[in-house]
Amino acid sequence: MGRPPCCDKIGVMKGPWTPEEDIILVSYIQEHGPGNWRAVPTNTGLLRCSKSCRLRWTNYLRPGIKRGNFTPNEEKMIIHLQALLGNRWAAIASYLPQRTDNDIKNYWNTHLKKLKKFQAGQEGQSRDGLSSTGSQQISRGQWERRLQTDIHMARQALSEALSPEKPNSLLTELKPSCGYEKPAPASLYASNTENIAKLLKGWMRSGPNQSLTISTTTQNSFNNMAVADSFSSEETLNRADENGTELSEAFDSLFGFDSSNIDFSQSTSPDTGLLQDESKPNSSAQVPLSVIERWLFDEGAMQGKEYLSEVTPDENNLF
DNA sequence: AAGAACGCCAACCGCCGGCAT
DNA sequence: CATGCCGGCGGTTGGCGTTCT
Repeated sequence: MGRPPCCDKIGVMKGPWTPEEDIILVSYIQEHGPGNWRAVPTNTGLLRCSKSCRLRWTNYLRPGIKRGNFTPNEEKMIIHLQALLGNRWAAIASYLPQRTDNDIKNYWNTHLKKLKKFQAGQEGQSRDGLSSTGSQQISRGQWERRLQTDIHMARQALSEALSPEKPNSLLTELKPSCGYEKPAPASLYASNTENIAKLLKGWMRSGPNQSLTISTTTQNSFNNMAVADSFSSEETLNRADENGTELSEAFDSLFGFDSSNIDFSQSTSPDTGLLQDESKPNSSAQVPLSVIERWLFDEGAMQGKEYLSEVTPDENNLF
C-alpha cells in the first residue's frame, strides 16, 4: 500500500508564495492556530498542499524567526552541534530556537561545509592524512580523544554563548527550548513583517489584479482582524505603497505582531496558540537527549542559571 | 555591456515515525 | 496487528540575484 500524496497534483500551485497567500495563511493561523494542516488549503481556499502551508509557516511566517546573518556564536554552535549530532538539523535547530532547521541546513551547506572541508584539508595535510574519510578508520582511542575534543569545544562554545555578560548571549535563544517559548519581543517579528511587506510591495507594484479568490472563511477572518480595515480599501493600499513605513506598520498590526494586539498569555490552548512553536517543541521532549547532549545542556543550563533566576516566576509560569 | 559562472535560499520531494481506527 | 493519515525531517532542486570574465 503506497502512501497517497498529501495533495492532488492537479490544481495545486507550486513555487514561491505570493504576499497575498501569505496574508491568507497568516490570518487563518491567527484565527485557528497552527496545526491541522490538512484542513488549511480547504478552509482558506489556498491552492497549496498542506505540506507547503506548513513549511511556509514554519520556515518563514512563524513569529520569532530570526533571519539574516548568523552571529559568530550561532556559527560556533552549529559547527559543534553538527559535529556532535550530525546532519540532524531539526535537533540542532532546537538549540537555536530562533532559527529554522532549513535556515541552519542552508547555512551549513553554503558556508560551514566549505569551512569544514577546508579545515579538514588543513588538518589532513598537517596530520598526514587524518581527513574526514580517514577518520572512519581511526582507532577507538583516537576516536574517543577526538570526541572529547569535540565535546570540549562544544562546551567552550556553549560557555561563551551562555555568558551573561555578553549582550548577544545565546542564552536568550537557548532558553525557550527548555520549555514553552517565551513570546519573542516585537523586534523579532520585524524581520518577518519586513519580508512580507517587501513582498507585498512588489506585488502591489505589479498590480494586485491577479489576486486569488479568497474563501469566505478567510474573508471573514480578514474582517475579524483588528486592522483588516486598514487594508480593506484600495486607497489604503495606494497610500501604503507610497509609504513603506506605513505599510510595515500596517503589517505589524495586521499580523498582530505588535505585542499590543496579542495577549500572549491567553492562547486558545497551548497546542494551538499562535506563538507556541509547534515546529520546535521542548527539545527534551522531541529529541531524546543523548548523554552528551544532556550533559551539554545541563552544563549550559547551570551557567545560565543566574540569568534564568532573574526571570520572574510569572514569566516562567506563562509558558 | 553582455553573457557566464557562482552563491544563496525558499520550496519541493520522498521517506519515516507516531497515532488513530 | 494491519492499515491509512498526518506531520516532521533531511536531501535536493530551481530560480533569482550577484559577481566575474
